[in-house]
Amino acid sequence: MSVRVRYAPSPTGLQHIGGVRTALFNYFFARANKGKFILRIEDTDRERYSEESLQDLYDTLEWLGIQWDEGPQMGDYGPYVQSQRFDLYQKYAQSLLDEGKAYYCFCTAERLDAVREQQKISKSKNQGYDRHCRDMDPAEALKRKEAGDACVIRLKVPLDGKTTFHDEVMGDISRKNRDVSPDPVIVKSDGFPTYHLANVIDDHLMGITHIMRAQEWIPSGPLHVILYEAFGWTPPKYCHLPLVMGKDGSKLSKRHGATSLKDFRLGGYLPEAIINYISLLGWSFDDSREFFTKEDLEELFTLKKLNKSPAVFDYRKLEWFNGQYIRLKDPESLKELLLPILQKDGVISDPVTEDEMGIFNGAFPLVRERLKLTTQVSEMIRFLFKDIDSYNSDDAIPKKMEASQVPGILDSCASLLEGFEDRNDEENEKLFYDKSVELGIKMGQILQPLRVAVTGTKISPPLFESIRLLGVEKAEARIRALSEQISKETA
RNA sequence: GUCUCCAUCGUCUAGUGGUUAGGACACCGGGUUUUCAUCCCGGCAACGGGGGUUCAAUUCCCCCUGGAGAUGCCA
Repeated sequence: MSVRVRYAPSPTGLQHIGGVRTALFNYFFARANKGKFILRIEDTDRERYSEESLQDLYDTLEWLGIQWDEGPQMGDYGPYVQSQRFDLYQKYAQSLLDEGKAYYCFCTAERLDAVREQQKISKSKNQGYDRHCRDMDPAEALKRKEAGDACVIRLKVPLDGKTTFHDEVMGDISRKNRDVSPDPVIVKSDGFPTYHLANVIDDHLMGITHIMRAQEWIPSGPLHVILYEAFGWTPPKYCHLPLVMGKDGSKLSKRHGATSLKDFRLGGYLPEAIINYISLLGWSFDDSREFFTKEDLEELFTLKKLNKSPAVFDYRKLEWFNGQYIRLKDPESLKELLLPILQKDGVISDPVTEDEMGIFNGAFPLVRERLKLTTQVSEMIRFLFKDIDSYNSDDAIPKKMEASQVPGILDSCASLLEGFEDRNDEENEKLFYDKSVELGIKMGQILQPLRVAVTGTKISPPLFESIRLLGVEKAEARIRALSEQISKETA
């Protein structure tokens, strides 16, 4: 039987790193096995549903370059949006009702809260629903329902026995039925199914062969198996993926830093880096290789190399990967990524002028090997396009030197700029070196104030290159300006 | 509280009944470099504890400890 797997997110928030990892693994597994990757929208939570989340899901998958074989727009097992399958769930829930495997429950939220509260205080062994309505006469229940009493449908979980399922990663997992969630709601009072019901029905009807999802679902595994059995169906294979954690070891969340794919997308990360890094969270290939393109993974991915234990999300390693991929990217497409960022940050104009493009092209090779995030490009080369508003003169004063000495150094450097463009870097370097000898200071002490003057910061692309790109005239003006500023400050 | 799952450097991980326990990020040091970065070289650093099984356990079993997840008319 050929592999059919699905990613089934609920559009109730932005796509999360953890969700993306699940999507990726399902996708890779499908591709590696020449199977089908299905996208299903689990929008049964009408309260939290948002159009924006749905759009974010599509944006995310598109950005990552993940195509699904079946989903909302195409496929023979549709509809692939749960809200459009409403009647189907009704039908199956009814069949459970008819067979006495489910029942109507009229308990109010208030009563449920009170029960839970009580259980908490008394530290009761039984947690959760107290099965208050389980033994109500079905005829009476129906009558109440028809009279308009608000109700939900609950599954009758067997009181005895135990339920076991096999997990491809974890092995056998079993749970006593009395420890399974006590008679969970399968149809809500608004008529929509809960995750448990919808997911089981859809996975079965859509011919899903493997359920790959995060380990947080393990506890409800037995419940789902009970549901499959109630319908007389065979459950698919299970494969629970290790959780993605934050630095402190709890499930990754906003307080650990960026978690939505959108944050990373806007934050200057490349999809190549994200895909590569995320794939290494709970999965590995061998003892040394860790660079993988999407295409590699589509071929190499295997369940056998999945890990059992949770993985901590390491932002720094992701950044490192990102830097690597920036350097790996072919120059033209990297430029196409960088230009809009510079425009957005107001560094260059939109459309970009020929002059700006010339400067950018000159700065590009310098900036390319310095970026970890594409968004860093603006601060890195802003000085080439924009005037420097104000200097932090402390930056310009080298160690072991008095501020009052600096203007003199700057001024003598300014005069060295004459003919700068006609000389190569070595010749210029020699010139500055000779000057430093003349002044009795180190080369670094001469270059630091100069760098600050020209670029506005201590950290910059190579100085001579920067001067060349900026233009000698402007560079000289900046040097004089800084010199003046420091003179004033020390006066 | 109850249930379930997990446990190799700080982090991601490889690995085996007998290995100098390997790689990567981070960190530290050195080299290259006018700064930063890149790049190169080197270093630091791990089998949670206790019992078994065995000639031999990091590896197999049990207990403990630690961590996580679940315990919703959310998924």
